[in-house]
Amino acid sequence: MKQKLALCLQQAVLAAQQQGTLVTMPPEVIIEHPQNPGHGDFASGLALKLARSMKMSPLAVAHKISEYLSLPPEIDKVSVVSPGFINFTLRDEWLKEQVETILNAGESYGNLDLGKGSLVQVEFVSANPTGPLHVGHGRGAVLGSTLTNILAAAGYLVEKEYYVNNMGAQIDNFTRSLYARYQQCLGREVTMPSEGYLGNYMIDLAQEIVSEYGNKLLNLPQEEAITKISEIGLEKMMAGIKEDLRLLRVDFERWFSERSLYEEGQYNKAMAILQGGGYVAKRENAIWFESTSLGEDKDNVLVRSDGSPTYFASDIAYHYNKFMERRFHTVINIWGADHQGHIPRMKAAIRALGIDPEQLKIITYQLVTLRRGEEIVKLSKRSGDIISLREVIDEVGVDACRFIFLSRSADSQMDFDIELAKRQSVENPVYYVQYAHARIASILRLAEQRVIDYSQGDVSLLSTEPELTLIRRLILLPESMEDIATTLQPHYLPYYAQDLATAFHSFYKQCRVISQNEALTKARLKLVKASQIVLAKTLHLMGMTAPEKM
RNA sequence: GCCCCUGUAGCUCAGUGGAUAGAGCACUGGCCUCCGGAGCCAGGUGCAAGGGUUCAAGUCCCUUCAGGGGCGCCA
Repeated sequence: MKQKLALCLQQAVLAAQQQGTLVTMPPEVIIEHPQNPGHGDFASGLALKLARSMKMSPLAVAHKISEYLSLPPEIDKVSVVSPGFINFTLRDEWLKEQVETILNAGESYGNLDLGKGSLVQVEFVSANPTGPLHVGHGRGAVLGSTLTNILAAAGYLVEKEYYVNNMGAQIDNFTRSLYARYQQCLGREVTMPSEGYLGNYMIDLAQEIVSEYGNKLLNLPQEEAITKISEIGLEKMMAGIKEDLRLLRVDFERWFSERSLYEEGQYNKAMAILQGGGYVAKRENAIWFESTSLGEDKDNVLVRSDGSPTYFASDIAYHYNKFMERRFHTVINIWGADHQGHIPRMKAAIRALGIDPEQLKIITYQLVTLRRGEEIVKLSKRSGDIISLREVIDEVGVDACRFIFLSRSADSQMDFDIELAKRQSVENPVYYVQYAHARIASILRLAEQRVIDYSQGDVSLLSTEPELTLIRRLILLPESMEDIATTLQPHYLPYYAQDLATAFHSFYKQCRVISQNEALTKARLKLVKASQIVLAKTLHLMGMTAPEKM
């Protein structure tokens, strides 16, 4: 609709030009929603922009443009208002028909063809399997899963992936820590590695291994024992992470192993390309990626002086695989703000591989501070004292967790106060929205009990202000989805859900649905059903449940 | 020191260069013969500070202040 109106305005200006009444063209026509409903459904400040170069008053320009406007059938009227806005109001009849449109579309209402089937990979969470997930990972998980829901509904072929970092210094550290704990469990006096993982979960993990394997691993040669224990530990850690994510309703098409990049040759191939491009140099016994030649402020190590590749080298190989082997058109990585410094060198590496850096989109989200009232809970895995994501989910509930994570923009830091989240469980926006859905379900149940067949309901009877306001809200869903798919910022969705719920509650209060008036009852039941479809869709996009009863 | 993010109502946060800056929580009043009162309606205070660009700035640019993150042969 916005595009349609923008086009109309453009054509009007063009027509005016041909008649010689207007001369310049604006760079682009922006259509917005006026905040004041009295100003109609859409508005454009086009005339204000043109006025200066026209040497005319904005109002005069607006009037001139409106003279040449040929309106689409959806629009009822156009008005020109001081200081020069052109406002459009939707036709009531068209609005009412949208109820039928929604009913016919059902769950697919709002789906778009923006992506035209292009392949998009979204990689998120990807936490090291060296400890349980914490709330920060939860934020990334919810962000990623919601975004992928929307991209899929917007016509992209989306693949969700978790990158498993199963090698490198932190994994060695994890392994040594676990081996030490394992030996301690069996009564040996060994000390933990200096920078080791000190959390209690490591002791639990060691005990679990003891109960399954006894002291069998103790009798192996140390190197063999460490390899074995690493394998067992990582597998158990990953199983826990998968379970946490499942509870949060986050799933992945693929769990991609970092190690496989070395076993299956992507690492060698990617390095060969960098070498061929002349981006690689050996210095101080290490191998460097010369990102400075691509405008970076410093070079980065690919292979350490001890011969082991860095995380950065792995990541280059990984992206080689994503783009060159798996042919994703767009790759979206969702990272915590602590990885922000990794972005420029990754972009540089992508360019060195011969890929357009625009195809790699990186979303960073600011870190989460977990607190319980006034008390701040630190999230460091290594120091040990953490509250896991699972504990938070158990305490607060999945729906509330998801909603809270979603309703802040990724750019802003967030305090997650467990006490507050729980307290709000009774009276907060999460339940406000779900309550609207339960209420709708209840009305529809009653209609069913009374055997009211509203399939022939006449939507043209929906004419009061609350009904039309509700419809206006309903039809904003596709536009919201488009905005989110374009900006990759899903935090608008919970706000939309609240506005929709408000419009419904208000309608419910003012308009009796099931009444003596049979025709009106059927028409309103159609509207109620359409509201259910849109509300449920919104909740499902957010990964939340749409309860029939509460 | 350099780079990134943030600063909006008492609190938690929205706000695509446009018209009177919004929502939830908290606080105060109303509203249940009838479909779910976990609801509806009403009530007020605010864009960190200072410059600039623009017909128009919470939004763009610069400076200062404050908070968070980064600047590893960690990931």
